[in-house]
Amino acid sequence: MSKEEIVVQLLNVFRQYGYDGTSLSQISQVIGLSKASLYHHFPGGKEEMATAALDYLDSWLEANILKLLRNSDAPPFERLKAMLENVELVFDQGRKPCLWAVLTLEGGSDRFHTQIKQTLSRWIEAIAVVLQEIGIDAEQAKYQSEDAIVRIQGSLVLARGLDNTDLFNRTIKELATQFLQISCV
Amino acid sequence: MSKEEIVVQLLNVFRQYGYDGTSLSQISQVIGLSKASLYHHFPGGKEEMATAALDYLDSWLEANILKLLRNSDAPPFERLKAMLENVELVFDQGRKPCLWAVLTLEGGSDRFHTQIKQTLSRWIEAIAVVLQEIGIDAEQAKYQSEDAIVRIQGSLVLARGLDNTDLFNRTIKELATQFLQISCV
DNA sequence: GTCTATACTCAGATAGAC
DNA sequence: GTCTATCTGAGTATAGAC
Repeated sequence: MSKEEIVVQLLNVFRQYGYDGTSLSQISQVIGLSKASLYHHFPGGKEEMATAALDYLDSWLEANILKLLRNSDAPPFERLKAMLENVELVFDQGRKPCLWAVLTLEGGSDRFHTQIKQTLSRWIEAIAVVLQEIGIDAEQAKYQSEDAIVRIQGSLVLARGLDNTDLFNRTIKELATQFLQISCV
Repeated sequence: MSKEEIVVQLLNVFRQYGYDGTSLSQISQVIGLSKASLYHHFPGGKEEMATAALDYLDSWLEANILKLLRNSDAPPFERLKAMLENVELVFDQGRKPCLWAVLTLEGGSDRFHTQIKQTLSRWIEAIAVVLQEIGIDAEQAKYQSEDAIVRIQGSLVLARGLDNTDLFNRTIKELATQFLQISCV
């Protein structure tokens, strides 16, 4: 199993059970390596494992979201739509929670807080830039961008709380519709 | 300190640090009682403490939200507005997270899952009923009700993730505006 | 790089005096 | 009802062989 595959597994475990809720024994089982082997790959222990998952998500965001949004070859609406498609994928149609949300809500210490804050901000900012291209003024673009992330996050919370992935999928569709309407003004 | 005051403290600790992230020593410090004394009040241990917090929230929802929504003396919009005011209060203007969301996202076991699901469902249903009174058809009322909770939950996640309570407060205001528009059709 | 074995700390939980 | 003292297990982490 490659390092990247290991990190993907870490991501999946942490976002399902949270940081405190995930034990090294559990990780050891999922990955199929002894605890000692895990420490070979991640000398910093559990904290480094979670950081690796967050770093992986950062690069995922860059490659699968931010890059698309900045691609000025495609029209703004198409870029936003492409983003939503990748959002659907990464959250497995609402079946898998968001690591950022999970770690944020746990947030006893602010071990991961700074990084998550930056990442979320970059995402929001990138959407806002696209909305401005459509012709929305800066403040409104910021608000609408934040609102989109709010709805994604909220629907992921409820998808889990209500065992209802429809709600997530409907939210994504509504966002697409909303972006389309904005684009046609 | 009365039993109710203790439970309120439990609620606040659990929603700040999560279930797994909260230790009995920590609880002991916050409440000002030894661990043994805590077991006197909650023989079922930590799990019973969290259940007590959830039960308290259930009764809070009944008294401060559902009761208002059902009060047919007031016009529908006023009831929805009153709900939003209490939502602002209970989440301390976005400074305090939602215990339902925290426990849901942690959700290793489904110890609390069933109860949370029921509670959230009751809330959504109660809003939907009010929206139907306004004249919205059943399906749309359900969707719009879910959307309101989605936005509340999402803005609470981001309020924490971005250290930005403005976002929560703006969301509440937007919901009020939206309810008002619906009421005036 | 992977393992077994082990150290050490802190978690949740109990016993029993007052 | 509250405490001090203690138990037991699980948690993170390390040592050292292969």
